[in-house]
Amino acid sequence: MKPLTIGQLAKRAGISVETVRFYERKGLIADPPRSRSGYRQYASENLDRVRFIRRAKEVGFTLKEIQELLDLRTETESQCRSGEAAATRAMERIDCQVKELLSMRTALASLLDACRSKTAMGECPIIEVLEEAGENDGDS
Amino acid sequence: MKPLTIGQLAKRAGISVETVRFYERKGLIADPPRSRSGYRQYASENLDRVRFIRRAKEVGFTLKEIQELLDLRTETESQCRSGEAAATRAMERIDCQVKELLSMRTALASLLDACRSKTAMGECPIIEVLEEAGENDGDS
DNA sequence: CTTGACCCTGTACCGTGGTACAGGGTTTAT
DNA sequence: ATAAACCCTGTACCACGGTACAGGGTCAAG
Repeated sequence: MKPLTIGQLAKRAGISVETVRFYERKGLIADPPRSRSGYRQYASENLDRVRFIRRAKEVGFTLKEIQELLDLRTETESQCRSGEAAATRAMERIDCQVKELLSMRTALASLLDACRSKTAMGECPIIEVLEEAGENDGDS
Repeated sequence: MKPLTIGQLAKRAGISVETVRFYERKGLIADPPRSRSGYRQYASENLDRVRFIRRAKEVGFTLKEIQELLDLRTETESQCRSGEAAATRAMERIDCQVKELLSMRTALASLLDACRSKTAMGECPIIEVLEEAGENDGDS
């Protein structure tokens, strides 16, 4: 139960020392007590909190959303609806990004297809297509 | 055939004046000739080039990759293989991002599922799961 | 008692793709 | 001739999530 140094905390949580201090600056973790010499002293709650952050990040929450989730943790009342709302937002964001990426993917696939099925020598179809696609764009 | 001002170019290409200057700074478009009073004077090649950039961006190329594609355009030799390689890289990047997002999505979906199917009062399952998932992480 | 590994603060910087002034000069239309 | 609408340069700033010093102090081992 002896307190952890920042290096030990970082290692056990799987992030870097710099990142721990970054989270502290951002208010995601509280300023811990210090030793006489000014070293940060972390208890296991802090470790839990940092791991919470890491896992939430892996699942796709932004730091802002994680901040909200952490705030909810202490409120104890109707957290579920708010947590659900945050998760729903995160999922919508992800769906939106996926959709965009997939439409890019489709466009790229057809470029590659043109490239591979070309027999005649000449310009690269990829470049040609990007050059010539609908000139009618930002016109007034 | 009279030269376009930066504002006209931007409008016809569908981007902002600031962005045109930004592309110039980044070397994506050349410094154009100037009028006696210092105004940029663009010919239609420049318009083509800016549209090329815009379309390539829509398809998911980064500005760096677009730079490469633009360089290829003038090389005239074996561009196709390089263009194909760039497109392939872009597609791999996209696939990788999609894969990551989908795995986040899956994780989020199961959190939401837990949240909705809970009957007993208690902590929010979302928060609980993030708190307790595999404590064995960055340990040495 | 010194060396190396750790810790501290503060600040600047990275990449990505721009946006937003400030503080001017010019062109166009009325 | 004057005002709106445009152009110029240069610089700073935005979000995002950190990373990288510089220039110190501290602690444990040998």
